[in-house]
Amino acid sequence: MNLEDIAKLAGVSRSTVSRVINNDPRVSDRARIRVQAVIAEHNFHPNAAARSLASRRTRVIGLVIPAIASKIFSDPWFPIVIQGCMDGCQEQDLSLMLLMESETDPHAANRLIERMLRGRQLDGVVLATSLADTTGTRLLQESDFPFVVIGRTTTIDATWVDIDNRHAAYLATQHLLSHNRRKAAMLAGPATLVSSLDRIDGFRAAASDAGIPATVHDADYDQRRAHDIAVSLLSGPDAPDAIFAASDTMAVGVIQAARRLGIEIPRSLGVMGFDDIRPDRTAALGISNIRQPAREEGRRAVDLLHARIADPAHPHQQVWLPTELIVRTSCGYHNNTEAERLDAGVERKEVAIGNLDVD
Amino acid sequence: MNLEDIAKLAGVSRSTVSRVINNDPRVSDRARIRVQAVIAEHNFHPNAAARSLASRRTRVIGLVIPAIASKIFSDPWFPIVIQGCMDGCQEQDLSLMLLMESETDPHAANRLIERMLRGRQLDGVVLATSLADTTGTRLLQESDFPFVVIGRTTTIDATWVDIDNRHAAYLATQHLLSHNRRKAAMLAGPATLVSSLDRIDGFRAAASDAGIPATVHDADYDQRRAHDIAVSLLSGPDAPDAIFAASDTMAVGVIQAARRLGIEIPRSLGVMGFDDIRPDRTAALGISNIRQPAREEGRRAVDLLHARIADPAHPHQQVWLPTELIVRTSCGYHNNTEAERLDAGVERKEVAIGNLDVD
DNA sequence: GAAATGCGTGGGAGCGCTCCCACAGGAATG
DNA sequence: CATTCCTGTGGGAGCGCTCCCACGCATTTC
Repeated sequence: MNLEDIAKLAGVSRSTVSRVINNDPRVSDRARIRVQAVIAEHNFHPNAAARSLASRRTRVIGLVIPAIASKIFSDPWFPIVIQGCMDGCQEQDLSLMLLMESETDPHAANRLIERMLRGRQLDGVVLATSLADTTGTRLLQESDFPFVVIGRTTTIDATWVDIDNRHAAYLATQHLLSHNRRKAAMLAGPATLVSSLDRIDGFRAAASDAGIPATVHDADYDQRRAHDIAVSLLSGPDAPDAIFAASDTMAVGVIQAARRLGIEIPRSLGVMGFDDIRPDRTAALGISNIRQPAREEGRRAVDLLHARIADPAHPHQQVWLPTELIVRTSCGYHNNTEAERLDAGVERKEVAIGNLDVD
Repeated sequence: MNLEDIAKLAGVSRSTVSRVINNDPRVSDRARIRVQAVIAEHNFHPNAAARSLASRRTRVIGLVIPAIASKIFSDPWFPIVIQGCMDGCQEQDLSLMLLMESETDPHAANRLIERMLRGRQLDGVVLATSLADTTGTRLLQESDFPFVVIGRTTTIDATWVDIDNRHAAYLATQHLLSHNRRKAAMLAGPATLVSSLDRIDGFRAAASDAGIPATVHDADYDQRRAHDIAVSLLSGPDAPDAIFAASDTMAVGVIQAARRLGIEIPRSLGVMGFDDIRPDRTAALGISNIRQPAREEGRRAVDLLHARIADPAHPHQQVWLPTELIVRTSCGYHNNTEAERLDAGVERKEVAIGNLDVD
């Protein structure tokens, strides 16, 4: 069953059927209705391969998941971004293909992308995270292949969507330090991610502005590593009394460590998280943190990509998405004036009353 | 740049180039080497659309995520299955497309699948979870479209891969009840999933064989709901002293509830989980549970699908994957003899020493 | 009333492959 | 020496669309 068959049954030409399918306005109502009836009756769907061969468009986009993210894959952030991308695809009538770097061969993904790209299997790709090292991205850049990055790019001009990690981390740290803390530490994500560097940047700036000594430690988005580092920090000399974890997963590790050492939160230690991906969980734990719109990030990335595919000459767009400072109890029991002070530049603020509870 | 161009540059015909690309043995070494050199030099990749138009094969498969699973999407099980599917695709040189039911329109996925299917955009699909209601599956069944289900099917003959949920739940319950418990309760997943029903089945059978009264409650794989149900069960009259949660997420909810009510685990309450997706977390919590090979499930599903696409006439295959009973401390402090007794039919057993700790 | 404009339609060419058949030329066979 | 076979190769047809040009006919314009 193909266009020609439908055409014959509807008493029109192949071209007219094609026009009906592609919503070309230059079709009479009479013909359109007849063709649509035949299509519906036979449940006809045009052959995708033939369409893309002729039109040089596949209506398929790829979501590239770097090896580092595949490690984070079980982290809550990632699946939600995927879901957001799917939302976007559904809206734009696109299909989403998953491309993942293999853990063993770091170049496999590049080869894969190149094959997809040159084989015209994809109209464009969304890069799930922005890497500080852009050698992989350069390939896309040079080949004029439409792509969008989730996370700002630092070394190349590109279209991307991001949250203001630096500013968010600044506000988070400011809140964390608002309860007379003496010494701050940060558990950061890997330095290969731009977002990690931005958060570190914001943390350092806020600590410095507050005149409080601060150290940064790479915990690699890993709960256990965060736990171990926190234990060694908290049981060592000159222990910090404020810890900023760059993800909720790591914040949980810190809380675990504090419990084990019998350190009281928030009295003797303030803890700040980042992500708020599962509000019910973080709320139960009472972790103050930054909420980022993961699903929206995915959705917007697809939107931007779709626009870019339609008009590749259009100048690059950059989209900042808002975050929210979520004030709970892990940094100290708040009062309203303080909360109001923190409100500047923050989208929304949520207050959970109750003790620091553990899940 | 296409086959013809490569052919001209290599001094052969389009057919020969095609043979080289498709590893056809009927090519002389001389010609093969020359063609491969030209292909490599120009970094040529054949056009996917043209290939699939001519060959009626796309080398793309779909992963269908039912609406109910999209809710579970942030649950650790799901991303790992996806990763397993990607592994399989990488091995078989396939591409993976993600299809998700929309939360608002339950029929959207069926329409999507149908479009993919009739539009020949996909060679086959993996259904991420087996639903008790197979109306959606029937569509695939009737159209001879290759598909594989993760989770056994009850009403139709199909190719699937699954763990023995019933048996695993039986063993889990047996272990849970091995410390002189009087009354058991189960927090189950939604009854729309075959796996939920199987686990309930195994639980009921084990409790009945042990002569212990048992109740089942639908907690919908939701931590908070599990928490609430557990609170109401444990604070009510004739409270259970053994709770089997059909997922670790729900088990965490139960532990939360017990802590809140000041009920001691495992002394006054035994808790059993299911999944062991993040061993570091469950180990820290000391939750005994069943480990299921999520990644392997995805990988095998793709393997089976690939075989099925190659030979659609082949009779349906069913694959059981092994699970492991992980004995920790949430059901009671074990001794070796007991652990050995439980060993029958269980693949592996892991013992975590230590107190019940909270993450 | 002739020319210009518009809309709706049909059909050819072509997208870049695969598959099949034809055929050349050397090796094996009678 | 003629016939069969086998191996490697080339080219035509066709996959099912889109895109473009051409054409018929009704309507508008001078």
